[in-house]
Amino acid sequence: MSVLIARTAVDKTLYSFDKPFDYIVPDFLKDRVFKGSRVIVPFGSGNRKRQALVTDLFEEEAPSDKLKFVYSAPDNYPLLTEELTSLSEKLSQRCYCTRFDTIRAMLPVGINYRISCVYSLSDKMSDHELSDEQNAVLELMPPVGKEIKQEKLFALLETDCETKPLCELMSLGIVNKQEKALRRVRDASETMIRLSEAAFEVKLTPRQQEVYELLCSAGEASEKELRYFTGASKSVIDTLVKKGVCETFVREVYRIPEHKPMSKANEIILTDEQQTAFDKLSKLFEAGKAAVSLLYGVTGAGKTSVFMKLMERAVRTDRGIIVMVPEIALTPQLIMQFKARFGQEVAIFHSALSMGERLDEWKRVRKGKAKIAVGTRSAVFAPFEKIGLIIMDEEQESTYKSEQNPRFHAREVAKLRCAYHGALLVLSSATPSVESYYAAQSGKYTLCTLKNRYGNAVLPEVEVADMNEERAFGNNSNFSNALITALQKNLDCGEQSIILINRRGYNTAVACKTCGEAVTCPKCSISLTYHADNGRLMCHYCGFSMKLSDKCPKCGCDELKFMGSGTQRAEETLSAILPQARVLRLDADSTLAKQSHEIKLAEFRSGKYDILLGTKMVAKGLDFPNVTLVGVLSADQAMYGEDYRSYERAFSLLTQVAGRSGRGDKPGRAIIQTYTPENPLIMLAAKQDYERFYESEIMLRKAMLYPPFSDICMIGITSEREQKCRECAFEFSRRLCEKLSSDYPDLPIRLLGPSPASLYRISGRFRYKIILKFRNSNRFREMLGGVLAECSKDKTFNEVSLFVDVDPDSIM
DNA sequence: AGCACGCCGACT
DNA sequence: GTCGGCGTGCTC
Repeated sequence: MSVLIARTAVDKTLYSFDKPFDYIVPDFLKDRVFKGSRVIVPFGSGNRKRQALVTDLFEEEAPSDKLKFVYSAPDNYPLLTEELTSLSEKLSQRCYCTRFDTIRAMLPVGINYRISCVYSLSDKMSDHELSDEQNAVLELMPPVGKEIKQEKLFALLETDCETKPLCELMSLGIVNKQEKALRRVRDASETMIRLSEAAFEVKLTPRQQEVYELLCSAGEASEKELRYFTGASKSVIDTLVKKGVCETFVREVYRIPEHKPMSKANEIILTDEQQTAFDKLSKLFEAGKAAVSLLYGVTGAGKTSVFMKLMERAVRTDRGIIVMVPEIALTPQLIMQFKARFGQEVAIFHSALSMGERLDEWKRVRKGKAKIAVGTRSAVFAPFEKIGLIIMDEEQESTYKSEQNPRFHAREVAKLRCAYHGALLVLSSATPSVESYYAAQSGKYTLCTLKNRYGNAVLPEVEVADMNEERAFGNNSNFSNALITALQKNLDCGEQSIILINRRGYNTAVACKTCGEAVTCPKCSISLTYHADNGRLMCHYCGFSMKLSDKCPKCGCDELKFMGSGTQRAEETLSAILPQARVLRLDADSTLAKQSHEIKLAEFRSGKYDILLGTKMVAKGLDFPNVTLVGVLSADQAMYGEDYRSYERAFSLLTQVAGRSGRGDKPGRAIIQTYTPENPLIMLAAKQDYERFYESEIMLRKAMLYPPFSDICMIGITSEREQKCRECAFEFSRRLCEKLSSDYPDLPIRLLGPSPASLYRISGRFRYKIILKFRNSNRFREMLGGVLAECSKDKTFNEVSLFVDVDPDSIM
């Protein structure tokens, strides 16, 4: 007698013991359990219930007597496709995380939480012989046509999951189960909950913990939803607010307008250059073989029109399309265009959607009701059965790299998916990553180039303002004379300007006038930033905050000075110089809710403001025809980061922000202020000369053996105990070298470190790093995975956490 | 991580 | 003689 075995990936395992776990599928679940299905299984000696995902299903004659039984299968369809199921395996090997970590990344957040289910009696008569237990369940059911909520039925059955007789009744079709429709009409505004900026360390009850975790993964949620998905009562949330763990705010209900009934989107007319690019891409698409293409075009060249047209071609097939954008909150116009053009075919993967809506959109894709998924990084996992085309807009953006648990790069995932489906991947950018451009140059990717701006627009004229000279002539403000004159002129003729402050945070550091010591965070090795909004000194890493006192905490002296220049400071200066200008300030870490950015930007577009002032978010993707001047207050900070991508990022930022200027009929200009005008990077950015920048950068990469000439990964070692952290970093490195020389002498590897992270301490944890340059291969992954598992098992590594970040966005 | 098993000291 | 400390080992 053979037995059906489900091989699963179990949730909440540790990396060191994550492996496939086999369970017997009981007969009553046989028609509900497939590859890709979610199941609930008993795990560990206490047989605690865990979620798991079935990665394999097979018959076995004589199974081991250790095997336990699958408890239940909560969904009536497999959540993941075959492709995604096997991708999760591959990805966990590449990201050095557990298999369920990658599976979780593929599922919408809401799916892990309570979904309101109802049961009802089927109206068709049944002539089945029923067991006593089954009849007992039927006794509890309401009459035909009425529903009973899951919680209520479970309470009556004195169970917390679907019992065997209930499952049997469902497979017989006598009882139906439905997920209650999530869509509800919502009020014009609603109470939202998010984590407090200053997260205190408070003991939480299990209920509170659940709410807390949901907030961690969802960012923010409406109170209704929070209760809906966690089952917590209002009082649980109230207590959390009281404890200072989270806070409430009011949000206007945001709705993506249903596909506008207004006139159909116009036909896309391509220029000759665009047409050539389109022809090339559509040929690749039609070939139906896995391919990557780099669509490289100057800012304002109309790359969007090209891939939009390509989508029109692709949507006529039966295969899905994925479009990724770096930051969806900044591209509402693009989303509208997609909706207008493709209507209900579009599903949006948007962090500002409610969890219910996100779940709905995900299901529309899963069930084949939408053929286009548009969204940020997570959209790369859109659960299509077949994929024909994946588009990544602004492919060099760092938002495509996940910085937490499955530390994947959406570009790499996209390549794997395209390889599986024989699909075309289009990477689009004005300043491609050096890796991608190299691949295009060497013929690995097909290169499509757009050299000219669309319509009458020409590239902006860029000037460099030498701030040393300004200082020498007695100008001590952050605005050069050239910039002030230009702003004034723009103001006079009713044109708009954008000013970029290339600086993290939006305020200033505080230091003591006597001892010169900057006020630092007690838990992190970083100076605190002054926020005028709440009069507090805050840490951007751990959320610590303290009231600004007038005494230096170190020496007690009572004179403190403010240093640096944040956006707020710049706004003050600006209104002093140009009092009549209407200035809109926009900060990346502004406390404003996401939606108000959109509203503010719409107001700017409509001419309600003259000047838009902000951090790097003002540089991205915005298209304002009336902007003819862009100023960069200080181009220097960004360039002198310590990792090998700093130059690339700085170049991209400067080019992008300059590209905001002169997108309409009027020509634009840009002024870049710097203390190092002789730096070649500044000159190349001023000329918008990507090719020459690339030439110099690629030589550097080659000489230093950085990507694309080598793969790179970072091993992070962190601990609250400084000594332990250091020791373990060296112990890890020792074991790595040992393993290499004994078992893997053939692997080409260069090891750098261990060395203290440049931010040595964050949230009370000390940090060390090891950098590896290597050639990625199965054998390498097996080696590193082995060392990682051994170390995390070992008790000398108690109180120490380890992680591996392949192709890190920045070196910590 | 949890949780059980197991082997030594302080208590009814 | 038993309750409970946390060291060690396993998770199908």
